[in-house]
Amino acid sequence: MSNDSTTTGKTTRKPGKRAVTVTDIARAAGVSRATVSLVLRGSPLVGANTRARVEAELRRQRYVYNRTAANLRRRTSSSIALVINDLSNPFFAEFASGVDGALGGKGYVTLLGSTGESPERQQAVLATLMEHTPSGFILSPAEGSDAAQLKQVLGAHANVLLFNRELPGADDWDFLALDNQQGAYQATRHLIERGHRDIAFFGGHDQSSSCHQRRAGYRQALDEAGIAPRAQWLVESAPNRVDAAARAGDLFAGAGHPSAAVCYNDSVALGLMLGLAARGIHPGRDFAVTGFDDISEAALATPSLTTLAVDPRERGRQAALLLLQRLDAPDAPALRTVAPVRLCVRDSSAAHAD
Amino acid sequence: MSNDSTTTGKTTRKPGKRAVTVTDIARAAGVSRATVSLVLRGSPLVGANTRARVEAELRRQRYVYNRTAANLRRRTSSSIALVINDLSNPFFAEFASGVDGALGGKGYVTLLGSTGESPERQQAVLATLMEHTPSGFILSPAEGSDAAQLKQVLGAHANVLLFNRELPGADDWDFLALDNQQGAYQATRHLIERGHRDIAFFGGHDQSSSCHQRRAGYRQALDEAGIAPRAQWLVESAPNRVDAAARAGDLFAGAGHPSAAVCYNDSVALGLMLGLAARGIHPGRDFAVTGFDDISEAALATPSLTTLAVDPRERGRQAALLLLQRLDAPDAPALRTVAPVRLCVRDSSAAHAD
DNA sequence: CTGAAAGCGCTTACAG
DNA sequence: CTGAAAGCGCTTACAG
Repeated sequence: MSNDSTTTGKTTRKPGKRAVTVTDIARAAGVSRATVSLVLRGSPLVGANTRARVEAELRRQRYVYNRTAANLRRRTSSSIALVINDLSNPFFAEFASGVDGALGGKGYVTLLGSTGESPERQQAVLATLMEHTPSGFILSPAEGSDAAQLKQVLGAHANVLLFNRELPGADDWDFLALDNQQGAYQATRHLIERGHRDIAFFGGHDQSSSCHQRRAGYRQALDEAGIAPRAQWLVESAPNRVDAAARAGDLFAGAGHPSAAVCYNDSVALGLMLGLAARGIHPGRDFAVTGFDDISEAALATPSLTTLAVDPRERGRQAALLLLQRLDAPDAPALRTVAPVRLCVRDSSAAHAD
Repeated sequence: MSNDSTTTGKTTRKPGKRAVTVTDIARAAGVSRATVSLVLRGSPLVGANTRARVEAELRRQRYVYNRTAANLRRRTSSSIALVINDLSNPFFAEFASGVDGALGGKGYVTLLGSTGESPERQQAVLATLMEHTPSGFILSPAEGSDAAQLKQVLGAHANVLLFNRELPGADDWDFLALDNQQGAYQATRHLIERGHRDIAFFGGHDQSSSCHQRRAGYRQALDEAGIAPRAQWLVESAPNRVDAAARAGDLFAGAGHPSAAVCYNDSVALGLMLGLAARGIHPGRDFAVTGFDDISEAALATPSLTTLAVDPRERGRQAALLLLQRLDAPDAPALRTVAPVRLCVRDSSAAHAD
């Protein structure tokens, strides 16, 4: 909360070159500062004549509006904090791009914070951002975030939109989720329609909410088709390519092999395909695979990966609009929005059951 | 410059719930606001006793420092604007992540702006950001940016670090470049060492500065090896996969075929590989290919792509530090920094000349 | 239609 | 070591 001078950057404006202010304009135009302010804010109270004189002076002196000063006086804010767990992940980068585009269009500026999946860094980043008095927060929480700690730093009353990750104890904040269950359901249905009945769910950590939901969608599709799930075909892995490749063998450990796998996400699916290839199994021909996310590699992989597109840029736009809506109605009940996902059928799921 | 109320978001703080201020703390602790301020700023002038009392009160009331107010009074700023031409490009997303990480560590907050490669949007975004009085700008200019226009909106005196793209007329601003020429030189040398002499330069638009520089590196390596460049083996394309794939045939239009190609970037290289495969030519076996950037697909592609890694996250860190350096020495001459790139040899360049 | 005055939340000489 | 006063650049009732 206090200003620790060892870690706080501060830059003094170049001395002698003070910015032009309303006072300068007022003096030069022969009016009061109040009148200049009214002109700036487009008030109809100012006479056309006076207005023209002031506007000419604003241009002449290249006046730049100091919105931070105005915000202070008006007790308003024109910024939104966007806090992202991993900006180097293209999914979140696209999301951020969508958020910023939408906010910019509404006159808000985006304060960026990246947490690198560290709850500690996240606390620090949020504390810093708070000092800049944003109107609200769009937060894709770092893994292992604690709702109580977040509320401690943000204040219980803050305008917060959570994205992507379920956060127990934070259900008084708005939440924008992907339809994980429906997505996995679609993928599983798709495989069933191709004749598969021995279908694994591969990858992810079950304690993560998204994995949990995707597994639920998978189970639902099996249920509907009257297929009994097999516990040994629920394989966990870290949500990345390397670990997924290493665990491909787990699918073939017991008696009876699956002929298809619904994967937790694209990275896992790509890893599984590598692992399959290493065992002489051709994904897309001998074995059907689906992913989740539609990362850019998905369409390029060999075979190209059937997956679920989540349109992260559009999600960003949506998140921005939801938060702005919240700002207009701070006391409305918390909103839970589930964004649809879209099945993209490609070659990796072309294998038929034999 | 003026506050156009139709496009400007403004959020009033929830009425009744005004934030705790130094005045509240001062009153409760029985000291003056000045003393509270001194405590906040860690001044040694305050007695241990008084300090403890004030600090207790700060905690009790959950005081949040209002840095924007402090910045106004001190005539300082603790924000840096980061303006990116295309945030959905993983290269720039990684860059942004590096910038934000480094700035955060130095107590600055990042104001994000994305321009979507539109010079018009760029002007608007910069104008908005200016109103928030950032200490400086890190700008990856949109294609077709005009230095004079940028100076108009930023003011000639602004602290600006340009990244990635040469901008004629802006050489009084700092510039962080990639070593395009050296990179292409390395790639070309690598192919020559594998026995190739018939090497094309494929893709990109020659008018872009990066393409120009990469071609220069390519030419330099040919020169040194005593190989005469052939005009028909300089093939232009849009810097993306689709157009590159479509133009693959151009390499084989004339008499005599190249056995290798140095590509403008990875997307182009991946496109070329697709185009080659479509003609029955196996990249990596029948034909050697190199890219530039080391995007995440590069290592995954079949064959994996030999390319030049530019480490965008580290470039971001570097850009942040360079800008902070500039803030400390506003009158130092403009700095031109060229960041090294690193050759990553993979399978796509394994083909030997026959 | 325009101006004088007060004030947003903070900091900084200046007294004491 | 602490406090009273002025002021950063803006806006907003309130007079006139």
